[in-house]
Amino acid sequence: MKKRLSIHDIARHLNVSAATVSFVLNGRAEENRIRKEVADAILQYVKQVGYRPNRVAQSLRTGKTQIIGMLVEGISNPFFAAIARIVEQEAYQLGYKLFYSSTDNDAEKARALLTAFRESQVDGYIIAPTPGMEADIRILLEDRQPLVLFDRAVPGLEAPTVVVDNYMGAREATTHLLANGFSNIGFVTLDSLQSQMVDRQRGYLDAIAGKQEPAVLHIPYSLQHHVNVDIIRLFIQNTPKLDAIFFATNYFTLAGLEAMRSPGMPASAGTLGVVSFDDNSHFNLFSPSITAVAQPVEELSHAVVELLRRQLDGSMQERNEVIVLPPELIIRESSKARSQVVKQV
Amino acid sequence: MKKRLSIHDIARHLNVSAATVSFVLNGRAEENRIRKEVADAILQYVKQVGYRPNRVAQSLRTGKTQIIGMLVEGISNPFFAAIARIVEQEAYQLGYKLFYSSTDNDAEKARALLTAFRESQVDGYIIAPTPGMEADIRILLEDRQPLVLFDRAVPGLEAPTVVVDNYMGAREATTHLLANGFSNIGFVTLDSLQSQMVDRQRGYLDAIAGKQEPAVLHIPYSLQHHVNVDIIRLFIQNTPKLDAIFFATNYFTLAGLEAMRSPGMPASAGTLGVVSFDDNSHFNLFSPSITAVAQPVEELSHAVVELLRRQLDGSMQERNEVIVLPPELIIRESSKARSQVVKQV
DNA sequence: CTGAAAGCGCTTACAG
DNA sequence: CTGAAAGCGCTTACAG
Repeated sequence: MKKRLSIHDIARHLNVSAATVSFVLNGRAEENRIRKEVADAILQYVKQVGYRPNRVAQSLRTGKTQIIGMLVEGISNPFFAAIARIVEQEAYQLGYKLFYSSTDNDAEKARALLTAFRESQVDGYIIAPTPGMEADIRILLEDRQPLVLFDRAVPGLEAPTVVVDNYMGAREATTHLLANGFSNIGFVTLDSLQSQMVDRQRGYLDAIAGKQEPAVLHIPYSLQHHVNVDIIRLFIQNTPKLDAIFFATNYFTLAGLEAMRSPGMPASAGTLGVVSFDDNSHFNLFSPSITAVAQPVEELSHAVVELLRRQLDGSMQERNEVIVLPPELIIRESSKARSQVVKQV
Repeated sequence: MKKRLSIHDIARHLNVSAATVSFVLNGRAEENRIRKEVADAILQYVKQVGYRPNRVAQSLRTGKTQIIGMLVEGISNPFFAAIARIVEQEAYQLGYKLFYSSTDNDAEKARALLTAFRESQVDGYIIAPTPGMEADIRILLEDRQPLVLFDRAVPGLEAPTVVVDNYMGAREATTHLLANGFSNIGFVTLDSLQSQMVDRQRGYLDAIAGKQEPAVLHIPYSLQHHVNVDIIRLFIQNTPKLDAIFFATNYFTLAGLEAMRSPGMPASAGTLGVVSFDDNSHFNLFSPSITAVAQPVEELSHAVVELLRRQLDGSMQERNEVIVLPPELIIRESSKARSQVVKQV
C-alpha cells in the first residue's frame, strides 16, 4: 500500500526484463518483436496492480517532461483565464500538460517563475511578456527553447508571436463613437510602454486627429481597484466637456463604471458613452450594456498552440513568425447616440 | 550555451567532489564542515556560470517535487480563480509551486488529472471534489498523501476539509428576502447531490417552511449558457406568483438576469427580487446591484494552505479536521423591499 | 574535512 | 525474440 511499484517489480513478477516491460508500456512491443503473449501478460498485470510509471524518472532519462509553462498577467483576469483554459485543452490533445502562473506584470516575479520552469525542465514556454523581460526571453531563444509570445510583442525581439491588431481595434472603436455623435472622447489607459497599450493609444489618437483635442488618462499598473476608481473620477470631473470614454483594458472599464456611479459625480457622468477594450461575459448584463472591442480568444489560443507545436516537433524553421488577428467591435447600448439612450431610459 | 552544466561539471572545474558542491548549494556546508574558502569558491563559480540545478534529478533522488496539485471546478469561475490565486501565493511562501487544473465537475476528467498529478509525484493535493471522486480520494488518503478538500465535503469520507456554512448562508439569504416582503421566492440550483448544493437547498427550504410553497428549479450541470437562460425563463413564466429568486451559484445568477431581460418576459420579471450565492466583483455595477452571499475567499484559502502545511511537515495527527467558515450576506439593491409595486393576490 | 559510490526509476543502444 | 548494463543529474550514507 505504501510502496509504489517500479518497473522492475513488474518485470520480476513476470520473469521478464525491465526493458521488455518498458517497450510494451510505450507501445513499442511490435518493433522490438515482443511475443504477443508476453505483451498481453504485462498489460494485464500492470492494469491489475494499477502500476503507474514515474514521470520524474522518465523525464530525467528522456530529457522531456511533456509540460508546457505558461506565464499570464493574472489568471483572475477573464481574458487570460479564457485563453489559459483553451490552450490547456489543446495542449492536452497534443500530449502536453499546461502549467500556468501569474506574473502581475512584474519582471522580477516573471523571472523567478521562468527560472522555476527552467529548472523543472518544461518542454516549451507560452509567455505574455512583462516589461523588462526582454533579456530573459532572449536567453530562452538562444538556448533554442520552444517559445511563443502572446498578447504583446517585445520590441526588438524576433520571436514567434500572436497578437491582435490593437491599433485597428482602438481606431475602429473611437471612430464608432465619433460616428455616433460623441465629440469629446477620453482615453483611459495603462501608463505603460508595452506594445499593446502603445498601439491602442495610437489608434485612439489617429481616430480623433483633427476632430478633438486628445484627453488621455495614464494610470500606473497595480494600484488598488478603489484607487483606480478615484483617479478616473477625478479625470471625469476635471474634463468638463467629456462625453464618452474609451477604456483601454477591461479592469479600467469596471473601475470607470464604478466611478461614474459614485456619489457627487456630475449628472452628465451617467450619460457618458463607453467602449471597453476586451469583452467580458457580463457586459451585456450591465445597464446600459457595454460596447467592447473583443479579442478573438479562440483563434488566438489556437494560433499560440500551433506555433508552439511546430517548434516542439521541429517543423518550424525560422522562429520569427508574427500572427496578427483582427479584433471585433461588439456594439451594445453604451455607445449609442445620445438621443437613443434617452429613449431607452 | 547549448549544453547545460551539471553538478559534476562544477565539481570538476573546481577540483572538488560533486558531494561538496551539493552540500554547499543546499546550505549544508557548515554541518559537513566544508572549508569556507571552498564554499565561497563554489558559490561564486555557480553564480558566474549561472548554474541551475535540475529539479527533475533532485526530485527523483529525494522523492519530493515541491509541487502541489490543485483541482478546481473551472479556473474561469471567479470564485475558483480567486482562491487559486491566493493559495498560489501562500504555497509559494512555503517553498511550493502550485499547479492547477479544471475538472469541469467531471469525474472522468478529474481522475485523469489526478493520475497525471500522481505520476508527476506532486507532494500534496488540494481538491474541490466532483461527484464520483470518492474512491479516488480514498486511495490518496490510504496512501497517506497530503490532501485537503474544499468548497464541498465528500459524504462518508473523513478528510481534512474547508467549507463555508452553506446552510446558514442560504437560510439567511432567504430569510432576508422574506423580511423584505417577498413571499414567493424561487430557488434555482444545480441538479446535484454535492454537499454544498444540498446544504444550500436545505437552508432555503427551512427558511420558507410554513410561509410559502417551495418553488425549486434543478438545472443539470454543464449545459450551455443559453440553455440555462431558456430553462430559467420557462421557470419564471410558469411560476406565476413568483416575486423573487435565490440563485444557488453565480453562473445561474448571470443566466437568470439574462432571462429576466429577454423579450417576451412578463413585465413583473423586471421587478423580481434577486439574491446570488457567491459574490462577484461586478455585482455592484449591475442595475440594480445584486445582493449576494459572499464566501470568505481569503480565510478559505488560508485555511486550505494551513491544513495542507500541517500534513506536509508531519505535524497533523488525525486527518479528519473540518473547518467551516461563515459566509457573509452582502445586501445591495436587488433584494430591497418593493413596497410600491406590491401586487396582492 | 572531503571523496567515491550507490541508487532514485526509468529508457535504449547493444549483445546474444 | 529478450536480457544485462549504462546512464540521465542529483543526494547522502559511508569510508577515510
